[in-house]
Parts: sequence; C-alpha cells; structure tokens
Amino acid sequence: MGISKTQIFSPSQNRLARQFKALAHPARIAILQFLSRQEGCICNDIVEEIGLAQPTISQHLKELKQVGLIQGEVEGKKICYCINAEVWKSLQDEFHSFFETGGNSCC
Amino acid sequence: MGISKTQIFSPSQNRLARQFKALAHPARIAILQFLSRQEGCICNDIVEEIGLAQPTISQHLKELKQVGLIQGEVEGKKICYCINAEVWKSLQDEFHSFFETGGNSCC
DNA sequence: ATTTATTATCGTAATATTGCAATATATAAA
DNA sequence: TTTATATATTGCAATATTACGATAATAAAT
Repeated sequence: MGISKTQIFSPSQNRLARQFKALAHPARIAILQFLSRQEGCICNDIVEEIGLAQPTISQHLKELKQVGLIQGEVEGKKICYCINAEVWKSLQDEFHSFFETGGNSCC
Repeated sequence: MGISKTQIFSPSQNRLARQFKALAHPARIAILQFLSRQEGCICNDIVEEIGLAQPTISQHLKELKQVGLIQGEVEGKKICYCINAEVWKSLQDEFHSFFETGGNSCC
C-alpha cells in the first residue's frame, strides 16, 4: 500500500479500511462467493475454480484468514476453508452502519 | 496493486473489488465521514481536518471521484467536494446484496 | 521408508499505492 | 497586471501488492 500514516487515524477508521481492503481484490471476492455457494471448500477446489496459481490462492486465503473472514480446517492432507459467519455478519454490520451514518452532503 | 489478472474475473467481481478498494484507506474513510458530518466541504477544510499534505489529499479525492462517490463543485477559487448520494446508495445496495447473498459455508 | 498429494512458504519480478516537495494552473483580489 | 490563494499535477522515494516458480512441510498411501 505504500506507507500509510495509520497513527493519525482512529482505530475504527483503520479497522474499517483494513476490512474493506480484504475485499479489494476480485480473487478474494470470487473466493468468498465460491465458498458461499458451497460448491466446495477444499483449497484445491478453490485453486481450480479461480484459475490462479496455487501459491497465489494460498496468499489470498491468508489475507482473508487474517481478517477472520475464513478459517481453515485440516481434513487429512486437504484443508477445508470455511466462512466465519460471525465475522461475516460483523463486517456486514460495520459496513451497514458506515453507510447508514454517512452519505449526507452539502450540495 | 501489482498486476491483477482482471480478465479472469467477471465484470461484477472486478467492479465490487474496485469499489471496496476505494474505501480501503483510512484517509478516504475519514474524508467521507468528514463530508458526511457536513462540517465542511472545501478542499482546504479537508486538508486541515485530515492532517496529510495537500497533494496527498488531492490524490485521495481523485480516487473517490473516480468511483463517483464524491464530486467537486467550483466555488470561486475554492472547490466544494460533495458526496454523490445516488452513488453512495448504490454502493450500499451492492455491498448489502454481496453480504446477503453470501456468508454461508460448510462448517 | 518411500512415494504421492496437498498446502504453505520463500524468493523475486512486475506493478501499484502512499506520501510529499516542487511546481503548474486557475481564480480572485489588489 | 501583479499578487495572493486554492487546488491539481509531476516527479520521486519508500513501501505494499500481485503473481508465480521453486521448494518446504505435512499427511496419507503404498
């Protein structure tokens, strides 16, 4: 992102930005939509569905994990990635309140 | 962002990601919140409120303009930046439907 | 124990973002 | 017309992101 002067913003502003950033890539949108459709959750299914190299997908999964939107469960040598419904809901709530609170303007 | 293979994703996925990205920086969150509070809309007010250099703010305003979230109206030698309520609402709707449609998972 | 399959990590190239100083542009005021 | 003020643009340094090949790590199967 280049350096970002996080210290001059409120924790809430930084948190919101971080959450939006987690969704700011089409691959991560696609991954979440795929998991939501429940057509598969195994890492390899995701790799095949999205069409990016396995290490790239692994990196995107890591970013989604870092904001808590998904979690991985080991199933033998495979890993099932699942959406964390509570985090999903809490993002939805935070985004909703951001949009509800704002949007007014002068002209 | 580094190169992004936009061509392998759907227009809707790319659009969603682009919209999320517009909000993926605390300065842009702060700008939108400031405009929403209607304490000021003049570019210089924003610069003073946020506490980043004028060229930096100008750049962030440009990004918000590019997704249509704000628009600038010339007032003499000043410029009043206003939130575009329709675009605001349409983002809200798109995000809402993204979260409503998704969030299910296997485990 | 070796092989195979699955996922993660490392290293790196290409590109994008962030931030600012310097400068250009534009408009109003003197 | 000159000056002052407000905003945009340019150029650049520092850092982050995206993508992938190579490789490591893990666990099942042989």
